[in-house]
Amino acid sequence: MVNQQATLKVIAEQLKISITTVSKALKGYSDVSEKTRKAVIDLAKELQYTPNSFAVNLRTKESKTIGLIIPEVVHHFFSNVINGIIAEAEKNGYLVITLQSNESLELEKKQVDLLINKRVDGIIMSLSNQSNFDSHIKSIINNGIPLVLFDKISKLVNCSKVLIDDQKAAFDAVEHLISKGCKKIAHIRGPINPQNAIDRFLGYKKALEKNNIPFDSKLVYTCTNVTFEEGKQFAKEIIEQHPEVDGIFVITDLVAVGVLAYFNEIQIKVPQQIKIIGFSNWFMSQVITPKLSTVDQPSLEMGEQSFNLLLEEMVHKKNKTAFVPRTVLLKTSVIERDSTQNN
Amino acid sequence: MVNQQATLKVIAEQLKISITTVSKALKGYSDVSEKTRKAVIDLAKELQYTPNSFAVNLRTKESKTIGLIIPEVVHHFFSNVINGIIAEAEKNGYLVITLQSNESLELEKKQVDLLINKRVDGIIMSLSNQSNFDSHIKSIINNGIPLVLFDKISKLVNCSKVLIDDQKAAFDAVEHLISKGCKKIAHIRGPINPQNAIDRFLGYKKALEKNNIPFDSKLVYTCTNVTFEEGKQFAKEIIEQHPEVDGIFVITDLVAVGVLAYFNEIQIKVPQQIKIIGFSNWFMSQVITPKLSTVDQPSLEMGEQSFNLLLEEMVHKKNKTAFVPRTVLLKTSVIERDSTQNN
DNA sequence: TTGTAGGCGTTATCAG
DNA sequence: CTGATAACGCCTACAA
Repeated sequence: MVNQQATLKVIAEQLKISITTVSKALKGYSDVSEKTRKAVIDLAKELQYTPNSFAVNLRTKESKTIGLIIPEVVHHFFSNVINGIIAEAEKNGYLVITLQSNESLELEKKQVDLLINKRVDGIIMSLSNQSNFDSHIKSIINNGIPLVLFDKISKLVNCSKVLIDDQKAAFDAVEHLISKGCKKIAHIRGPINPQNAIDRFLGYKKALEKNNIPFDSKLVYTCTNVTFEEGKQFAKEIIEQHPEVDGIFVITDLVAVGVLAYFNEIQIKVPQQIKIIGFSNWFMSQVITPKLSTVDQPSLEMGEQSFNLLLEEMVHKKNKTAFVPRTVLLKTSVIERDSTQNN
Repeated sequence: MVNQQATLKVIAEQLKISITTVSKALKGYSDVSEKTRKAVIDLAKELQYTPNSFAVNLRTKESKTIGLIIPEVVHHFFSNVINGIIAEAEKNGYLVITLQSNESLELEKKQVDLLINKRVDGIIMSLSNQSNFDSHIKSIINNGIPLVLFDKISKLVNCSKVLIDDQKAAFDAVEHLISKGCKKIAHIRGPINPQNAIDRFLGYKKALEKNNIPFDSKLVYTCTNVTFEEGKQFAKEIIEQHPEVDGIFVITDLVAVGVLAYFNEIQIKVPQQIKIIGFSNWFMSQVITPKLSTVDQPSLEMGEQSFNLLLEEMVHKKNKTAFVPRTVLLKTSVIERDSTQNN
């Protein structure tokens, strides 16, 4: 194993020609005689020559590598996004370094530094819940590194973004319940702070308004941890405090599954007695009984689009042409399953 | 933005000293006067100097980057492993490039080439179902690149490995059913080829033998796609063909969830009429009704150990000391939940 | 058509 | 204590 690594030099020496000529021959320059070209290419193949990427990086000041920072890998949504990014990057000759912030601002800053020092050609991020327009994001931009934010973004950062319209998505979900005959709809919402929890709540409210259903703040339950257990707990409270509720719009599928579990336990029939719709289209939603209606977020596509936006910016940077950041809004869709069927 | 990038040269020129001295000062060499050291360090800080990693890579022939190839990112088990690897790598100053084989040998080969050309310092892989000791694996080893295989390994490859003892794990799962009173136990197994499906089947058989339960090949059902739907289908067949079966050991949780779904549908009570145990401890298993008993694979730890083994080998390589590949076996444990409770 | 020379930024050796 | 010089491997003006 490990024969001498083939380099331009090695090839040149064996053929007794100059390194320059070897380089030109391999890069298909026209000013190389057919004969030398062939000799070079043959020998290169024989020695399994591949350009040393370290040297190429140094010369071109490009690493053909991008960085990705997300709150956590172990999450159905994020792993789908990663999938989209990796695939799209590879198609375009880029590799992806993935890092996690674990929802910690501190860690996120560290990861940004790592990537800057690594001199990646661009960075894609979904912010931790703690982050806003902090110095670390600024330093990415100040370093002239192309940046794309997706999903959990900050409105304060001037860069490209890939998002869904949470308000509209929630609106659609609630209208779906209404179209199925629900008249008294509760909402289990996410925590106070995150923008998407706020937007989904607003969408819920709007849908009620538009359909002349009075909004009742007592029917809104607020998660703190966004867990399965909270789902069960709120389901209990809803049914005890407001037995007339006939539909629930839940911030995310995991919590909705908790709701279903509780209703299963106490033998309340879904969708006959009460209809449930979740959000995010987790895998388990199609596997649980009854199958959960939900809102699909195009996570794979979000990854692909994020990379493509980044690529565009990277190309502009390379060509030294101006680039104006863009925001891409992706379509969501209501997935109708058993938990919202008509009786 | 983008002032002149700070380099050793820039610092040297500003301080009117040599590049060499700057380098030494920054690297804490002893043969630099306190005064120059301070001047250098101060200016470096002011200019926000960070070494150009491209140049460092070229000089040191190290990238402080490792490659990871797995069948797919969107998979609870693998995303946990990734998590472990990334975290452990970061602690040790390494970054991780992740690639997917999508269970395709063709693609896997391509990914290996990409990583070799990238000159990563080491590679961690879980093989696609199609792979064995193929040329691409050989070429990793021939290139002298440290390699660790985990989970889906090939016995033919001489490298470090991180595994669970599938046979024992399956044995334990089946004994768990037996301890709960099951006398007639079916097995829904994985496809014919993969080693872990074979081992789990053997564990099943052994547990029966040891407990004087006659093995009946008719009670073994073989998945081809390992899906939720197959679980439902086999549940149906089992109950129709062998209504006396009182326990099922299922190759993996996803399929087991399919089994549960079917029994829920036709109102067969789990665990009262029949007990089910899965494998892998997927997240959804604790969230479904009834909660699924299963075998926990320490996926996070598998990632951590994989990296640490790789690190060891990388260190040996750097020091040019011999390294003998090792295999680490990780402990699994039966997680007892509702689906195997006593009546 | 071929080759020389210089540089990307860092590090190591060796001489002053 | 400091610095000149070379080298890592590749690429590209510019000669020859």
